[in-house]
Amino acid sequence: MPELPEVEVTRRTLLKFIENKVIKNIKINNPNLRFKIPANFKKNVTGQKIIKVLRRSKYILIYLKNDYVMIAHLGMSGKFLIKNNYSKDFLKTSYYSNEFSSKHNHLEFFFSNNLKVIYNDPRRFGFFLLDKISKLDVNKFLSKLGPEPLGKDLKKDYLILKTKATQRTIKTLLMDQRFISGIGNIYANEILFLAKIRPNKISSKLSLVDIGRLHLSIGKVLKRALKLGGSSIKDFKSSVGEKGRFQNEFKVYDREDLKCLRTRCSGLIARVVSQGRASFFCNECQN
DNA sequence: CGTACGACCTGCCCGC
DNA sequence: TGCGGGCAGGTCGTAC
Repeated sequence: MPELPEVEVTRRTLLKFIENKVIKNIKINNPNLRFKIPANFKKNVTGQKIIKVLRRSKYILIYLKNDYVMIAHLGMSGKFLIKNNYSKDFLKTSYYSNEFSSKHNHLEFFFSNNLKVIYNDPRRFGFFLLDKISKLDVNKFLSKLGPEPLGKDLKKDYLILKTKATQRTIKTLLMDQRFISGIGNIYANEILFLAKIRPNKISSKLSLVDIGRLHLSIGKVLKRALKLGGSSIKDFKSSVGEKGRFQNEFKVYDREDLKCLRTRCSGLIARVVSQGRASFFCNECQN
């Protein structure tokens, strides 16, 4: 599922339902995720009130009253399902199919208000871990992340400095979470299209004009995607049981051989695999 | 040190 | 209809 916009949509929905609610019980159906759910998980989480739900990069941070925080990552196929006792499923995210298989319900949280939150993840690239809130600043996953791309954290001077310092391609760099946190394959492709930069351009060769456009494009693409509820591909449904709509505005992602959508450009969208990921770009207007 | 690549998983889709 | 190969929104450990 998830890059920054999808994770943020998920976070906001979770927050709405579980903030200030108490976890009455937990069922761990299958602890095997990318990392095994720790043995002390159930003990430290049961009975706790949810204080707040934050996001850092693609991680969802669920703060508990007892100085613990659940750190969740959705990997490629992780999603939440929220149910209550009165109605059918009223919140659902799904990836490969509309009805995701309960076979992959790894974790179930039972709340004080007849609310149940399920974490489902067929591919098991996601995880649920626990850390002390007071130790988050040295957390293995969080401490190495680059700046958030939304808001004012990401400075143009930082982009100038960092792009100059490497011979990697700009797309690889954009997807490197230590450089900027939260951008994945779809949004890297879309950002580079808007910035008119080829995905395989060597970072150090970007001009100041390139970097200026890149800086603007990062914010524009991610904000627009967030506004539209993220991207829904392969039947993914966003966190309110509705599909995201940003996929309707894809300019390059999954558009191989189709016409470039830039005004007055007659190019076609190319697909090239590099470093194991598919890059989509217009051969004519991205340089 | 920085960088590239295979590995980790399941499920869907397409072509034979 | 069945099967095999390729593909998928991520990231880490390992080998150069």
